[in-house]
Amino acid sequence: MARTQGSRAEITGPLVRDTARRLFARQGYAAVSMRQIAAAVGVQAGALYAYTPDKQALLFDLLESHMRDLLAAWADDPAADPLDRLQRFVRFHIGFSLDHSDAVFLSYMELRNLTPENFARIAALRGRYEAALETILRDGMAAGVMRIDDAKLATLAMIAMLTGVTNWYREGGRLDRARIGDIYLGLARGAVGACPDARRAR
Amino acid sequence: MARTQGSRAEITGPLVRDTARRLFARQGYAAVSMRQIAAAVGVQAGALYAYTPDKQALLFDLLESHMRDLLAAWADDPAADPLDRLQRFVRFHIGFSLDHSDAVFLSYMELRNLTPENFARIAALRGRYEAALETILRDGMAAGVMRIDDAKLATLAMIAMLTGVTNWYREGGRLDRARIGDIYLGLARGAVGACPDARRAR
DNA sequence: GTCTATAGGCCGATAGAC
DNA sequence: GTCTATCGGCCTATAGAC
Repeated sequence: MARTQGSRAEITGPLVRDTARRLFARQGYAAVSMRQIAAAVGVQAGALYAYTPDKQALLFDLLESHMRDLLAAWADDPAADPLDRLQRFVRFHIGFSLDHSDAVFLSYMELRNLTPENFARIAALRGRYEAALETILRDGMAAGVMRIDDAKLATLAMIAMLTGVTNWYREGGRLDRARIGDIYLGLARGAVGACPDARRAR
Repeated sequence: MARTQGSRAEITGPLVRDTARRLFARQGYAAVSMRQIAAAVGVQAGALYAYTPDKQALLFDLLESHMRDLLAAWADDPAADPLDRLQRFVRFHIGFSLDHSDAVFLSYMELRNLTPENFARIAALRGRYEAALETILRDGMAAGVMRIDDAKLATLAMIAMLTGVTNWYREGGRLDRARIGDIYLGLARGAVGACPDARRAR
């Protein structure tokens, strides 16, 4: 891992973030030392402080950029059929979560290690994402294609259900991603009262 | 917090566990020091080692006893209507999770801080609990009152959905526990294809 | 069972050379 | 931008007195 002296910010910068994300997700923020990150990157510990003012800022940057990436990646079409929008959301959320499982895990586990101000900023971003799904559900109710007791709870319940895929999914397992998407779409449709029967009948 | 010398194992033993559970859940296992636990209990750090051989064993004991309590608290009636059993499970799982939210949080967040052997033991206990729900779903399918693409995934999805309540529930919030149970029961029934329409038609 | 004291070690962060 | 060296501090766990 030793490296000769020299400037390689273009490489090291992203590498520090990628390494920190992976290690934080695997062992937890508090359990990972700056020395450990540095060793995995291939620099000495002091060099990390050229890329982050401190460890807390490194965690916050990882969480914030993840939430911004997530929000930027989701594009809804408010004019489309709510059931089609739900289908797109389910597939998107599962796919994005599996593609960024370390960041997803971090975003759930390490909120408690943020300062109150940093926590509030991440929570606000999460709220915007939840609102994206809640809008679909409310539009579906208004269109009469979904039956939901409480749109807010249904939103939280569905996101928890979908994100749970990251807890057990393993590449090369029994089911591929497309099949998993199909199965979860069936669960999601049923949960919001758009089960196959109701769908055929509309 | 200072305490005069003396033996009070009956008090201190449970207090160490309760304190460790609360602090681990709030800050994370790695972020909590033995000194911190000791201070909250009201003893010196060295005294903790009369109750646990080391910090890792303390974490494992908390997780294992939680899983055993959970399994012991759930009693199914295999002869009853699968939809009634599902209803009981949903209410039980939400209620137990909210009553033991620190332990539930620990059981999800700190598995990675267990040794491989300890992890395997907790995973086995969790598997037994998942099997309890999966049995209900399979019985429901066999009885023709549930329609499910994949019972294993439906089990994992539902547990994730129900456990998610612990992420946002606050005492004295907009909804009381009974109402939350009703709402989640509706979501759960729909997800397994036992939505109101199908139910009336059976 | 609890205390005090301490061993041996790793921590985050900074200073100054190159 | 990265290195080496280091400060001051906190860590887990143990030893021995009471």
